[in-house]
Amino acid sequence: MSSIYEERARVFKAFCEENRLRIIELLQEGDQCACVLIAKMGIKQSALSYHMKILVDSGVVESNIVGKWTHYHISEAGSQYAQELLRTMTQQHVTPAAECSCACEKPDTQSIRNGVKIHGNA
Amino acid sequence: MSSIYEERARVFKAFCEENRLRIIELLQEGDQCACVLIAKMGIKQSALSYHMKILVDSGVVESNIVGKWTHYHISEAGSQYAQELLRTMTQQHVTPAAECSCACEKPDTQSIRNGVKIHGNA
DNA sequence: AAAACATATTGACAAAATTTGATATGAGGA
DNA sequence: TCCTCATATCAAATTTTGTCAATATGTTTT
Repeated sequence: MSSIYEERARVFKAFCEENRLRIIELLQEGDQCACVLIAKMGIKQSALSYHMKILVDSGVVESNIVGKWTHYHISEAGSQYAQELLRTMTQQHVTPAAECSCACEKPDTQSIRNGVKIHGNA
Repeated sequence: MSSIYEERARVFKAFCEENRLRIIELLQEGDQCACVLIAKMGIKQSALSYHMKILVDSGVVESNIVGKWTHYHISEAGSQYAQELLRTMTQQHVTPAAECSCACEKPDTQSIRNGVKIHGNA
């Protein structure tokens, strides 16, 4: 059993490593087979295989085996799922930006607010 | 100097670790100060500080210091930037899905195409 | 100024991710 | 069937991340 956080992390693991970002960029040009990706990336065959597994597990890339070759391409559905997930994960659940109602403020709310805006960078 | 891939990876590092996903979820409820996050997360102070640094570096979270407290909130601009980045990164640069024009197909294209669809899962 | 407090930083360690070389698997061609 | 080729998997080495305890920094309170 995997937590919801584990599942979400799996999606974004695709985008948090440089080699995988380069692979995704290559796939933007269309379907590519493993042998071409190895050549373009300049990495070992087993390393590519490792990264492709992570990419496919994320849902962002799909593979299809044609004879002895494996072809990879960006999954339209997987990409849109990731985009939607990112949107909902960063969406505020409250109006603009509620102030922190934390305990640390309670002891002496006065001094904290003394002419100092809670939000904003100044 | 950091590569474009390094910069992009930095953004999505925010979303590829479970603790950070939980922190982001907590921030969806609005501004939170570090002391509250420590309590809710059940992690050590230095661990929280470590994760918050990564989150702030990603641009997805902003911090503001109010006296001795540090407050964190989701950055509207940072989130939208991440969403936009994700969208452009997964966008096909070619019509639907071009077939691989790789060298490995060239030797004997015939046999590969023999009644087998290149794309599609069957 | 001294004490108390919140957070950041550091160094040591543990755990997870990545790379590499070797080998296994599975498919096509001889 | 045997050989060759493409990719996957494995085990070991290496690198990167994440955690913890201790300490530093900077702020408020007294």
